Amino acid sequence: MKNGRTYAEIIDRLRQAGLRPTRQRIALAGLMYSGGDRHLSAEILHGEALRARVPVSLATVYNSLHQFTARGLLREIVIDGGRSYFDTNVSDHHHFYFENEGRLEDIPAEDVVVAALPKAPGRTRISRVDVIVRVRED
Amino acid sequence: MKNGRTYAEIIDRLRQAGLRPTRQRIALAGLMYSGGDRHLSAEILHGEALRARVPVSLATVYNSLHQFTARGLLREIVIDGGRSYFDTNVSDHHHFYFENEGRLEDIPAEDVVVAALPKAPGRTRISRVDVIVRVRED
DNA sequence: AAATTACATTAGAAGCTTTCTAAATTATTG
DNA sequence: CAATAATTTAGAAAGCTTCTAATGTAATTT
Ligand SMILES: [Mn+2]
Ligand SMILES: [Mn+2]
Ligand SMILES: [Zn+2]
Ligand SMILES: [Zn+2]
Repeated sequence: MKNGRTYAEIIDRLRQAGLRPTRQRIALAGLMYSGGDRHLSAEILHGEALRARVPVSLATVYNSLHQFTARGLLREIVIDGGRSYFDTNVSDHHHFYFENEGRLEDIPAEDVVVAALPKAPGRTRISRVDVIVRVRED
Repeated sequence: MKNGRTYAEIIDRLRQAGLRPTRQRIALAGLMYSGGDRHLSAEILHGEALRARVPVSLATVYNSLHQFTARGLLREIVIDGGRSYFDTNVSDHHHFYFENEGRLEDIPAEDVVVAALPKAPGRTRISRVDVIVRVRED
């Protein structure tokens, strides 16, 4: 089911993505891909790394998150409050955003049907369609 | 067509929203609602105000944008880069986001058909559904 | 396996947008 | 006009992200 859980698998994934499998990247990838699909902030991942006794700087966490995103291993989502979330689920899907908690939750692609879309203007092309269902407990 | 363009109309709108029509709010509202639907950042609106010889502090621009948003006169959109945009179009519609330029453009509500949505989890209710069509020039 | 080269990590500073603070000003009410 | 409540403001502070340039590590070459 889950990909890239073992040490060797993680190293493979990094190499395939053109990233040197450094101690820090291996540890971060290991944490990211443990425990299902996640929506991680840099701060959270950094905290988890330190707790797991992997001393890594916040700068490296940011570097790694962006490199993983550029290589399609993560997807970046910015909702609110100037904080980025990095989604370990890079397949086609959408999101609930809990306004009270500031938390994201996946919506499976098949639960949202976008039946019509305008065509991309000018010489642009659609790179992604994000559907964010904002919910609150009032 | 456009609402709240004249001085008296703007004052009325502010009063109806429960906001004292101060020199600064009147000027900001006047700028915001001139020239059709807009997606404004605080910085841009502040710049326009200064250019129009309305000395107003950036703090007041932020205060006003948030007050207008809380009263339904604006809608806040956060896409990327930790910068908020305030949309003068508060009717039901969606957005193109030009990834190259960092610019938003309206999509009329009828051009996007969301034919199915999951129900809101737990005791939450849907407060808004945002569809963002990200486009890029290659 | 040492040397070389290219790439990665780091601490701390800096950047940028947004919010806060508390003092001064202005609008409204009586 | 006086009293009161709301608003504005400069500047500081906060919060997240990026940059810098020095140091460290992985990969490649000899
Ligand atoms: Mn980013
Ligand atoms: Mn805001
Ligand atoms: Zn997700
Ligand atoms: Zn809009």
